Amino acid sequence: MEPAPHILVVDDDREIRDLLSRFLEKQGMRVTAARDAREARKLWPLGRYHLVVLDLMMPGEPGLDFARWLRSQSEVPIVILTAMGEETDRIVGLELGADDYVAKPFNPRELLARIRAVLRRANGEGPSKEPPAKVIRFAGWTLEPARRRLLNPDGAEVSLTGGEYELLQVLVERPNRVLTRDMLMDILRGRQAGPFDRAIDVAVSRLRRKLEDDGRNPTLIKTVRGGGYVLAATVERG
Amino acid sequence: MEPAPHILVVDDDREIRDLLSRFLEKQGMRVTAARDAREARKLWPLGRYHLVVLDLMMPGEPGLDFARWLRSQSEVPIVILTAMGEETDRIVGLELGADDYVAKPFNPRELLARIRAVLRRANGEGPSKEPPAKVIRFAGWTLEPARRRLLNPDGAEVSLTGGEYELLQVLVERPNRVLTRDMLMDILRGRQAGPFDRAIDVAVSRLRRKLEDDGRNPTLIKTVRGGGYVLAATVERG
DNA sequence: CCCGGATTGCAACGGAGCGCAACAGCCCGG
DNA sequence: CCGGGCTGTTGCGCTCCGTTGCAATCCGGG
Repeated sequence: MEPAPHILVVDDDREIRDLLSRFLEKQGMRVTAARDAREARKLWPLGRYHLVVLDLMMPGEPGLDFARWLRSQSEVPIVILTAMGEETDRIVGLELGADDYVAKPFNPRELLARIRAVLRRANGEGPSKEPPAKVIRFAGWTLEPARRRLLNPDGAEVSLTGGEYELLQVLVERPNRVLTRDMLMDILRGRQAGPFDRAIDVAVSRLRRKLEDDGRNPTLIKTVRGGGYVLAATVERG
Repeated sequence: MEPAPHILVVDDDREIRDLLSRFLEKQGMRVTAARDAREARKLWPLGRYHLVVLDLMMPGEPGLDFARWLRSQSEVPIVILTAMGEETDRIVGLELGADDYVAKPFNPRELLARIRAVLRRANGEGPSKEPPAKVIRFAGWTLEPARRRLLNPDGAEVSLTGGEYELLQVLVERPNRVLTRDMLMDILRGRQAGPFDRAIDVAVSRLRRKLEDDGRNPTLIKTVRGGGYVLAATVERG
């Protein structure tokens, strides 16, 4: 077993700091929290952190500047928290070498999963050493995880609801695989699908409309009768 | 005939181990069960397993660590069992390269279907590590697995239903080989064909029409009286 | 060559699965 | 408390595909 990873959480929101401290510690990690960039700068030399969770939207010094400073000091992995709808240029913080990003409001479990994934990459253990894709292209469409948005083949933004985005993301992560309603229900809602549950069908239907995919004769999200759904497209990451 | 697949089931729940052993054995598979990762590690070198069914939520060593170890040892396909809402493990599990995923509580028939699908994929790709063909051509027709669609010799898309597509794919993967109704039924529906079962005949009939192949005098999908069906064409992969 | 059972082709039918419009409940910010 | 956006539920129509029935074809025996 490896030593417990030490995480530095930088967020001005006390609730989030507490939540993350409790949650991550329960998962066997050590957590130190800072309320802003100034405090984080002071804490930095005092500990050997394995990873920094950084909220970009903070009073005082912009999180982005702190991230840049951090990068100049060390190779420590950074996971960025962003609020939805923040300015473009802020999220370009990825260019700066952040290792992953999670949109607020976030699911702690998801953040944990991403933290683990980043740590594993950093340790060189994991099979997936590529950084998270900045854009994901399929059948002319472009998904930008950093901004949680979808661009149509003309490059225009198509606004997705949270649920639609998540569904699409799940599909795009496993193209050409049949995903059962059970799997989708579990992944997207964390609950079990009842036998007459049509929630997934309706969600797919709504997503198809945004993707201009005719449900009666779909080309992108195909139906597998009695099985589930498949994204029928080649997905390209970059 | 291929040898009976040997499955290693790793789950701490005795009921599930027993259920799966009985069920999968009735389906003609060999099953070995382990109650935890430690036991599984010991069993691993003693058998040649074709697939591992792994519960991630186990006391002792986390299933995830075992999966990682397994991956470092071999390319054996892994099907993961997870409890509902264990988002973390699921995401990481998929990143690790698990081949499929079934949510608990699961339907044994569904698990069986997934196991078969994974085994088929693993066998199809075989030891030759060639990437799956992007297009498959036969007698002027083109099958595009990535998009799950069929193009006629003029290059126009012919819309197939899910069942038609699956049938065609099976035929194309085994050209010039007689496929019995039993085999087709097993592969396509995961069940056995009754003695008066005409489902396959009708499915072939429907597919022939889409392929413009006259059933009374077929040139593409030939009938072998008392035997089954053959795709009579040279198949070209690229 | 003719007959009859076996086998297959396929049209027609119907149950089950699915698409999706419409409705309703929920959440959240004002 | 209201209003708007989001998502689950419901209902109806359509599609898919298994079943059934009958005609066509095959084939061995007389």
